[in-house]
Amino acid sequence: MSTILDVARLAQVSTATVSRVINSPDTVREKTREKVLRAMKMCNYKYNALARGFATKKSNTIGLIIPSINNPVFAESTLGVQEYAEQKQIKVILGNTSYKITQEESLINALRESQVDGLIITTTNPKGEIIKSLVDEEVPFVLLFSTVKTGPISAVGVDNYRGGYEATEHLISLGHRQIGMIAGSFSVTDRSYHRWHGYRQCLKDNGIPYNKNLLVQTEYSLSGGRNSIKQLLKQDLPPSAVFCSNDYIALGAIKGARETGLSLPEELSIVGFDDMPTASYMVPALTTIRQPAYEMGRRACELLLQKMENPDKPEQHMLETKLVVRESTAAVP
Amino acid sequence: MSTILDVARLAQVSTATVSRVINSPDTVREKTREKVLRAMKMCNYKYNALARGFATKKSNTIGLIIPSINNPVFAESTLGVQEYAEQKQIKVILGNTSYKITQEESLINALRESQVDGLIITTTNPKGEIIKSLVDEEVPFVLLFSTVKTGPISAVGVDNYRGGYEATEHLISLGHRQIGMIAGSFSVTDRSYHRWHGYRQCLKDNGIPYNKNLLVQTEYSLSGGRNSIKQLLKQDLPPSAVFCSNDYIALGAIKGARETGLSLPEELSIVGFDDMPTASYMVPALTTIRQPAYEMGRRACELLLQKMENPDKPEQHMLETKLVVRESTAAVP
DNA sequence: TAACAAAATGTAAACGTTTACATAATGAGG
DNA sequence: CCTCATTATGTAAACGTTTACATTTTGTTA
Repeated sequence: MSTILDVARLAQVSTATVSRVINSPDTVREKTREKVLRAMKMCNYKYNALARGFATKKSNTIGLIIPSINNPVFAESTLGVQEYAEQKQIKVILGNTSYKITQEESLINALRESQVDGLIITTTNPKGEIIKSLVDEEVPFVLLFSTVKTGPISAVGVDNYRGGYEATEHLISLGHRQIGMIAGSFSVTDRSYHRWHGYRQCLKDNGIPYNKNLLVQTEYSLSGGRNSIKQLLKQDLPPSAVFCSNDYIALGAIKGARETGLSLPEELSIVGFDDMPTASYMVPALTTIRQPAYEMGRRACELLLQKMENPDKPEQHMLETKLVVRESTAAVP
Repeated sequence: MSTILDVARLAQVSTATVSRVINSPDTVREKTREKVLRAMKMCNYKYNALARGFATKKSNTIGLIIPSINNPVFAESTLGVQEYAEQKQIKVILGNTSYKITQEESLINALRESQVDGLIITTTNPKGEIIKSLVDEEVPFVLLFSTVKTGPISAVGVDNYRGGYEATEHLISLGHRQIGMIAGSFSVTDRSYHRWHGYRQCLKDNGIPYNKNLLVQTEYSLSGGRNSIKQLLKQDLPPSAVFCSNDYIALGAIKGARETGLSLPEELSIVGFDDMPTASYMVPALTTIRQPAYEMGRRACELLLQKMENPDKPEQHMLETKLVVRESTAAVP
């Protein structure tokens, strides 16, 4: 493979000049520039970004850490960061934690060794040691799907409390009083916890006593939802509506409920969270709380680049959540 | 940030020794090793993988190019390559083409500049110039979701022809004779084309004349399926069953059919392709042709590493496709 | 055409590792 | 305790760029 030096020799200029035609073409005279360009063609020169990264101490690469690429909402946000990054000529290395904190840590370390210029993390624990050490060591990073609304770290997210509140409010407005919730495990991520808080507060604000038997924590998966709804439904006083922490859980719950013989939404209302692409194609079409995942990814990337330029000035962007009412919720029978 | 040199000075050894304790600890005496390790701790040494990559001409990074991270089947395969790569301490840079060939090309170039050690590409056109140039220039790569079954390039895929055949056969066995197909545009990817071939051959083998009005090409999306089914259904002799090129299209088709008043599967049978995670949770649960996406990703990565070691010996792995019958297909009325 | 400012180009060091080769230390056998 | 094979360590060049600074070239003005 030929190097800048080969090109330089061929064009009879210095390596500096070649470097210049690559990086700031307008600082070199047209005639020489063309000569160099021709030489590059001639020896089939291929730029070595690794060497550049080494010389400049910038890899033009960022790391993106998500819990599960299989979840459509994370996939969507991944696309958002990707497309923004690409437009800025930045590569993104993807890491999948499977909701495991140890995995998150080792990914972060590996990415830092790789000299990524920054990190976008949808963390499982924003208050953990790992995040703390990142701020201590001044690694540029931004939290995605974050729950932090203030403080020294950059973040983009959505008001999960508010989302939980809206979902519950919708159910209450339909006349429901026995309202259950299937949440992602609180020990795994605090997003679910905040949604639950909103749910609980809304109940309270509407004079409905909180019943802890109507909450079940599970994993963020189809089968998690399916199993949990069954658990909920076999109680003496089963819920007439349930708010699910994400759409996968909701989809599982719908399946599970149907399997126990219920017809939806007449006998049971379900509301999800996320608004994944297929939500409106399901049967019944899913009522859910929309998160602008693509936009969030995009913003996170934007914020990160900004932060890389200017390490101070942390910003939190809290995007709007939106209740989208479809067919999986109905008035209480 | 401290370097190997700092560590070396602190430990009073040479940089070579420090490098050795990092890369082949068993070649350095226990006593010195400990001394070096201590020094590393002391100055909070962080390994610079970029510099290593530069020195060794290996970045320990591979590129993964897919059409759409939003498609669950590609997400699943992405996880497969990721998890395998991680286990081998290899980072993966993700690129999304949105089914655009120009995008594919520019991603490949960008990744090569970044000195990735290899490429996994789920290409839109395996016979194109881009792929050819990769073999000419001896870039290690493997095609994923590939249709090539033989020749000098490594690939992992599934027999799309066979899949199409199986899907159609299933429909025929249920008594259907008016069988339509909603395919991804043939000009966009040849996978769809092969599936169509299987469909067509199966028709022929069963003495059913091919009717080109029953084929519609569309994009690989929910709305593509939804629009296409309507087009198909408004014909004089509408199909009683349709085979869809992927599950998203199938899901869209189901929605579209329902909107025109049909009840499924009684009045219309649908079979998809992929078996995405939610397929069994849909209503009706989707009959589809399963592709082992995770396994395919894993294999592709395995093959790539193998190819990086030993550039000759291309291999094609064609995994088994499997018809999974659920509720979206039924006997013809 | 001389003088000079501005623009273009060149020189060489630096970035943090690895590694072939040279040298030094160790320890076993006599 | 000497020799020698073995093992451990050190030396220094190399990897392909970028960039501060020095030098040369160009073009303008008087």
